[in-house]
Amino acid sequence: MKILKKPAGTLDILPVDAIKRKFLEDRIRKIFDLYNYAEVRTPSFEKTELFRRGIGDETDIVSKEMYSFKNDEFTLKPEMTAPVIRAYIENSLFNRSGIQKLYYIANMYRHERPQSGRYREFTQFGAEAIGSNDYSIDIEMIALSVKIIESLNIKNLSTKINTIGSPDERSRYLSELKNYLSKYINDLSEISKTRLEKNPLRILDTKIPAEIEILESAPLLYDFLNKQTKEHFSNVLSGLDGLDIKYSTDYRLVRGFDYYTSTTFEVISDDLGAQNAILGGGRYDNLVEQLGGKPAPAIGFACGLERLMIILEKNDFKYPDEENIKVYISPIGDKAVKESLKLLFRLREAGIKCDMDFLSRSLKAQLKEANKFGAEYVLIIGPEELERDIIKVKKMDESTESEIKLNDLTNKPNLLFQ
RNA sequence: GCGGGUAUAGCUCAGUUGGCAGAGCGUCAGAUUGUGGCUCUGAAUGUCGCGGGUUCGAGCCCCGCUACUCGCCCCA
Repeated sequence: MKILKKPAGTLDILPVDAIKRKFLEDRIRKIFDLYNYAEVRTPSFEKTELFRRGIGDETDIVSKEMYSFKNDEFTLKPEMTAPVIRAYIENSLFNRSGIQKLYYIANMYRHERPQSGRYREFTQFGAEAIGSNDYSIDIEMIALSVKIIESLNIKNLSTKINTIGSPDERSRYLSELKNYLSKYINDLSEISKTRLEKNPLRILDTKIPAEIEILESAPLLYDFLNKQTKEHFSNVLSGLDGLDIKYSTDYRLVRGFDYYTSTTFEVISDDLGAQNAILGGGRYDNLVEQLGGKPAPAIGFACGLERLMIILEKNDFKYPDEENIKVYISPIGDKAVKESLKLLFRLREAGIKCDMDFLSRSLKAQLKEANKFGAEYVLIIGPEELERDIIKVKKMDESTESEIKLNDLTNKPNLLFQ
């Protein structure tokens, strides 16, 4: 019989990795909590329409990467901002406070070709702050995302920041950009040619050297932004300076979702391969309204957990060890097994992490197993011990043995550690 | 959707001009008849990814397929 394998681009998270993820998730939750962000969980799938309207029909994600089913009615979530905003509107969260600060850790699904740092099912953590247009929340959001990564002692990071203005401000610029690029139409790649019609802004982050050269003397989006947008941006930058957050501005930073307005940012790492973006985010002041809610400005970010883990691996990050078992019980013979089970559960009731042999193995094999588990004590129960109503207690690190009365231990399990 | 690379034991990988299928790690057993780690000795485990072709003979050469992987596009 042929064995079945997991779908391409998915991961089996075995104990050795699950421990690492648990550590990271705990660390991340702690920081979100410290910043007074509250957790939100949404369904694994949503109406397809939500992503069409939220992310944009022309984006790569919506046009070709979604896992959709039931006649395209539903889609596994490819990103979290649209669902969070949907939940915000649907549950009238705006009635609770002027600003909602929410965070999530959840799995996302995108049907792309898998490669290093890119999976079809992957984990993102991120935050959304909904309701404020103030530059101060931009600063908190960017600082928060940077601080989470910094808390893991990651080096070789760079934070890039840009502002892309509102759709109104952009439209004037886009026609100028189109005019300019049209002159070079024959030097543009096929992709850029189509983008020129559908989404000219995306041409800005091309990686083709020849196109970058053409863009050198292209009109600058920044010059088309109105005074408030520029002021907002400079306030964000000086606020980050005040918090000693290192960044560089990058006018070519435009992000792949249609909903972004004003501030955008991204953190990249040299330790990732081709997928060098570990974290991305920005302001999306029109999305709430676009999804049918009472207009509310918002800003958020998302970070890839798997990419974070790749970086940590490259940095030889030392994850804390898991807690070893305290006690391992070694029964010899049938009668001893029953006695051992009773004792095992008694110890657990007392909150002592413990295990026993379930394979009727030789004492030698059992001690080997206990050693592997890092057990502090091994309790040996065999015919001789049962005869005398005692248990042999072996302290592993000292290789010393003592005896203890079975009754005493049952009454006071913590006697072991005194 | 488009390119490159790889596929041999549970894991990491050797395998020469085509000539008996290998190592390290891990597992198990023994040295120690009821005592772990360290050491020594021994053992088990293979559809050499799948299908075809060439050949006296294929893990090795040729063709096709599949899977995995890296990259392009895009993104976390």
